[in-house]
Amino acid sequence: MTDEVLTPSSPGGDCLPQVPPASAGLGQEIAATLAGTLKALAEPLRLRMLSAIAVDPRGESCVCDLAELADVSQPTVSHHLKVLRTVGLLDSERRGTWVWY
Amino acid sequence: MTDEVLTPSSPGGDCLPQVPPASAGLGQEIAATLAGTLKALAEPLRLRMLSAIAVDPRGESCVCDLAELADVSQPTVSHHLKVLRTVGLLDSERRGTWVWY
DNA sequence: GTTCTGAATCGACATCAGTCAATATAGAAG
DNA sequence: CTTCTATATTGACTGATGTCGATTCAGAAC
Repeated sequence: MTDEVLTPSSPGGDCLPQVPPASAGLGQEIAATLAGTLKALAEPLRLRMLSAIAVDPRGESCVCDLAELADVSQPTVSHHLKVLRTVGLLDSERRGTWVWY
Repeated sequence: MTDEVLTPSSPGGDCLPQVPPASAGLGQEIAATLAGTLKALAEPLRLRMLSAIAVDPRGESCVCDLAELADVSQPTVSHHLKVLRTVGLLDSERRGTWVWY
């Protein structure tokens, strides 16, 4: 392999990794956790759902309201809500026939 | 404004969409744009790349440094950096043989 | 010029994620 | 109990995305 062939004579600064890997920003686990939450947010309809719930004067929205944000099927709405629930961004409660988020 | 149709005849409150669609949180376009940026962020390796660049004492990192964050192939590293460049999260500059971000 | 190294692009593959139709479940109403 | 409405789950399909090997491009060194 290349032993001392690191050419320490370059103009703009060489590419010598003087950054200790241990102190380098995010660790793998934290990055994976963060990416999981971001992935749940990285969907237009899910962002609009969260926004709709946030601005709802009742402080919550039922599924039938959220379903009107886009013309997708009811199972799709339910799927997106489940994703947001799974990562802990939403909580649901059933009151009678309707489910509120 | 809400009319006077606030349904005083229900246990927990009915599901009548008295929220005007016009004022409902994020619009479709804004949500799509936001989702695009979030999607670029929603990847562990990309998060670690951004973090590594942010904490680099030189204020930037070259591709060869970022490639050491994970044991993926060089084309994969290049691909992830392109994604971050495309959404405007990173800028690149070539100085001699190396490319700095 | 040739050769070497760092980085980007191309092409193909496998996995993942969003969508739907069909079905199942929960509760209210008759 | 039966029926109706609102929501969740299942299964399948399709398009998007991460990954790699092979190739190409850019610049430096010879």
